[in-house]
Amino acid sequence: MPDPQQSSSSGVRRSTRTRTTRLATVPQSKPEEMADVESSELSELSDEESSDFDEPTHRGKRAKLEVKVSPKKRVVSARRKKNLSLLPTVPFDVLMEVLARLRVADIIALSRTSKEFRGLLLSKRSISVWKAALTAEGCLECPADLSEPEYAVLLFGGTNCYNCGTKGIQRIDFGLRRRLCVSCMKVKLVSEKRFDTLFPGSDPMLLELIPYTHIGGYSHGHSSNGRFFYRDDIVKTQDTLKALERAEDPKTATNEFYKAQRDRTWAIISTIRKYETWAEHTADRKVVESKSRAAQRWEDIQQRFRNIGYIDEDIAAIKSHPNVKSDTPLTNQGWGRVRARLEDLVLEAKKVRIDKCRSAALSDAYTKYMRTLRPTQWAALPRIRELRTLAEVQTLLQRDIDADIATDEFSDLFNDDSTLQTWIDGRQRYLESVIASSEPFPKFTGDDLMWIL
DNA sequence: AGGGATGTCCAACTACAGGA
DNA sequence: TCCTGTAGTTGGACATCCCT
Repeated sequence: MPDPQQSSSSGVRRSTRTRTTRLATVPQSKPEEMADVESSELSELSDEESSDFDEPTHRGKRAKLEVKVSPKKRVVSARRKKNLSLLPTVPFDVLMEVLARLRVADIIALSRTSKEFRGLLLSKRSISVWKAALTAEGCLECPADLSEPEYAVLLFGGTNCYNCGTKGIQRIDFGLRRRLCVSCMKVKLVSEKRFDTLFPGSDPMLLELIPYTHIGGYSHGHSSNGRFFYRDDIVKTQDTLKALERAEDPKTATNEFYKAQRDRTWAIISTIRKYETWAEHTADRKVVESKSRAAQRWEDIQQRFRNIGYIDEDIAAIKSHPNVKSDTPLTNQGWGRVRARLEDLVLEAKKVRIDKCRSAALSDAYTKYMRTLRPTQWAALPRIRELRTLAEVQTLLQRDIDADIATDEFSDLFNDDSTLQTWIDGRQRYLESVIASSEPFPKFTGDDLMWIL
C-alpha cells in the first residue's frame, strides 16, 4: 500500500520536523482515567432520546458524595440556584439553539460538568450541536471513523496525553487519533522493525489493519520513514482476530474484518496530511491573533502611561516586561494590577534619561568654561567625575526630575569662582599633606638602577 | 564508509495550578 | 481575573548507534 503520509523525498531525515499544532482546548485538566472513560463513552453515541444518566464509573467514590435531601429542600435550593443546573430542563429545541452557538471547547466543558449534560450532549440527537460548533470553528469534516464528540475532544478536548494524562501535549497525532506525550510514545509505540521481536509469531499482515504514525518516541518530532504503531491497537486487533476464529464462519468473518480494517486504515492514513495542514493553519492563525492582541495591549499600556505624563522613550523600557508581552486585553482592573510595577520601571528609565541629559549639559557648560581659560590652567581643574562630587553640582543634578534646569544654571556654577576655587584649595591642601607625610626618596646606587632598568 | 535512526543536551517556550 | 512559579514540551544542534 502506498503511503500517503510519506513525502516524496523519503529516505532522508526530514528537516521539517512536524510542527506543533496548538489548538484551542478546554483549559481544565483531565486525569488519565477521565480520558479513558471519556474515550470509551464517546466511542459509541448514546441512542437514548432523553438525557438519561450514565452509570457512575466509580460507584464507591460517587456514593460518598451523595447527600440525601428532602423533596421540600430540593425545591427551595433549586429555586435559589443561579448556576447552569436548570439548563437541561429548558425545552429541547431552545436548548439546542443555545448550545449550537457555543464554542466546541465550551460544549466539551459543559459535557463534563454533570451527568445530565453528558447524557444530553452524547446522545445522538445532539449531533447537530457538535456539527454546528465544529463548522463554526472552521474544522474539516468529521472523519468517518470518529464520532463528532470524539473528533471534537481530539481537537479541543484538552492537551492531555491520551495514555497517562500528562498535560500540555500540543501535537495531535492524526494517524493514531491521539495526543501522546514523549514518555508514552517511547513506551507505547512499536516500530514495525521491532514488531517481530515484540510480537513473536504474529503475522506481519496484522499491521496493514492498524493506523500508524511516522513520528516515533525518540525522533523529537522528526518524521522518519518507519511506521510506528500504537501497542494497544496491535493487541486489540490481535484479540479481535482471535475472537473471530471462534465465529461460526471464521474465514468469512476474518476476511470481512480484514477488508473493513484495511479500508478504515486507508481512510485515516490518506487524510492525515489534510488534517495536519488544517491544524497547522489553525495554529498559525492563533499565533497571529495572539500577536495582534499583544500589540493592542502594548499600545493600550503606552497610551495609559502617556496619559499620566510619561514619554515614549521612557515607556519603551518596559516593552519586554512579561506583564506587557501578555496577549490578555488590558482592562481597568488589569491596569490597576500591573501599573505600580511597570511605573517603577518607567520612572527608573526616566531618571536615567534625565540624569544623562543633565550630565551632558554639565559637561557642555564645563567645556565652554574651560575654553575661557588658558590650557595651562586646566591641570588644576577637577575632572568631570570629580566635578560631580561637588555639593553645588550634586544639588543641581539631583533636583526634582520633573523640574527643568536652564543651561545658564550649569554655566553659573563655573562663573561663580567660589565653587571651583573651593575644590582647588582643598586639592592643594590634600597634595601638600601627602608630600609632607611621604618618605624622602631613597638614594639609588648604580647597581640598583641596573636592577630597576 | 555512508546515511538514517536514535539519543542527549539545552535554551526557549508554553500551559496550568495555585495564590492573591 | 490576573500573576507567578513550575513542570513539561518543543526544537535546534550535535553525538552515537546501527544497518546496508
